[in-house]
Amino acid sequence: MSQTAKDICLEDLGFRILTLDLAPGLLLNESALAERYGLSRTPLREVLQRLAGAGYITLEENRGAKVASMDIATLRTFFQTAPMVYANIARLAAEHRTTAQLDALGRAQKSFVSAVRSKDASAAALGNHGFHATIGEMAHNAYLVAALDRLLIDHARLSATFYAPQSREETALVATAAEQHDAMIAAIEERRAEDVVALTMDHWTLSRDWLERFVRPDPLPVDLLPGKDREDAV
Amino acid sequence: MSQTAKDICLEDLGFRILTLDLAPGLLLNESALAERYGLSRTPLREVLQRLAGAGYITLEENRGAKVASMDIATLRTFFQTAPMVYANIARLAAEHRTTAQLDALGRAQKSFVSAVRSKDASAAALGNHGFHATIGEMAHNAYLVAALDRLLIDHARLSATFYAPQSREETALVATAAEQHDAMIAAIEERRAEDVVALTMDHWTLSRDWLERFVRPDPLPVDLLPGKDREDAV
DNA sequence: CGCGCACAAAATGTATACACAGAGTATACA
DNA sequence: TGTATACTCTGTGTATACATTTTGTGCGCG
Repeated sequence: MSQTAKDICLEDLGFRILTLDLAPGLLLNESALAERYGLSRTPLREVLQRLAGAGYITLEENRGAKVASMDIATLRTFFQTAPMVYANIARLAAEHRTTAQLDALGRAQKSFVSAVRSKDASAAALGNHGFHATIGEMAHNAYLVAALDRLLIDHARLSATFYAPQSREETALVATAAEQHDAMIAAIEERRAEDVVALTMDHWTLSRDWLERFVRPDPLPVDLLPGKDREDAV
Repeated sequence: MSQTAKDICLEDLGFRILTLDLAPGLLLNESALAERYGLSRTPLREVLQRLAGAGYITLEENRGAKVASMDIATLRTFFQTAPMVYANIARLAAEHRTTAQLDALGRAQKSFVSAVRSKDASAAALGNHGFHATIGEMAHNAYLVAALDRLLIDHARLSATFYAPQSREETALVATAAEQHDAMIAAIEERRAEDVVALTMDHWTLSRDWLERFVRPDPLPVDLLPGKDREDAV
């Protein structure tokens, strides 16, 4: 039952990728990781294979493991695909949830909220990830969950700054997200499928609007720099 | 460029799973497979990890690898999910296809048709799988493709008998499927997204109707056996 | 006869040593 | 000085030996 070194390695690498501690595109060194986690290279390579299978990293023949990239094409695809998958997963979760899973969802939300309260951005991002992954389990649909899990990886990484709110307004957004979670739990418990879908779409809209602001931030004022510096700017 | 023993092993195991040569639920023995493919256990285990990541098999700690099962719950989920994913993939493929991918699709269709003509059921099933996997590549959406690939595995396994048509009527169905492929190629080439979606749904309906007939075959006549044998039947 | 425990056999998990490929660098030659 | 080539070095890929876990079997006991 206790976690082996291999389990810890798998979990920790996943955590560090989700929280951007390991940046997209970063090359991973087998020997270094093996030593860090107290494993030999053989089991470590199995961990990497699993991470690759789940979409956390990519493997290239004779060229090692790279943290999955997040280029512009990935972002486009993410925004295109997420709402559809999230909505369908939400409906299925309402229909198929078990009591045990509902308990797990409550616990996930609890740890999310406490992480937000203690202003631990990484823990909050991971808590949010766990919350939505639990809803995925409820959906009981291995096909869609494969898509969902990959979406949640990129969602977590995109949200990295979301849970370290700077302004009063941003703090309010995080609080709203947490309230939406509670509403979703209630709707799932009562199997109100349409409500869960609607709440999920609201939740998505909140997240998307914030992410778009992050991806495409307000442009800097145009004519602020003196003319002579302009040439450096290209 | 040439295929290593590992590549051959990966490909062949995938092939044998798709064609039901390795039955769902079957336990795989590492040593036996390693010897069969001329590998040591280390690279063979990596092959298994990859197959597990792609959804072909499942791995359980200290209990080896099992070919992914196809129980009643899996079937339900399959019929529930496939049309949505197929339709979305079709639309994206029409929008994003490149010329090179279009060529690949033509080649896939060609090898599918020739397999059908030579009455090689396994090759036909694999050819059909390759055709739809190629459309998946066109969609250029890693999230949905993860779901698609898993659906295509089960679709191929469900269709195992489809491409060994027994009756005149079944032969006609296979011919219709091939014609639908051609129509899909044309519509994808001309980027007629809505048409591709419609054709895909027709294709799905054809497949689904046949599969349902297979899953729920015509019941045997009820009162055919003499009374005295009935007790053995239970 | 049924149940349980202990031992044996077989399969999976891990460590280590070695083989091989790729990237970078230095050197020789044009 | 630029380029090509050979060499070295780093890191991945593979094989084998060993450890651990699981499972099957047989014996003894209730």
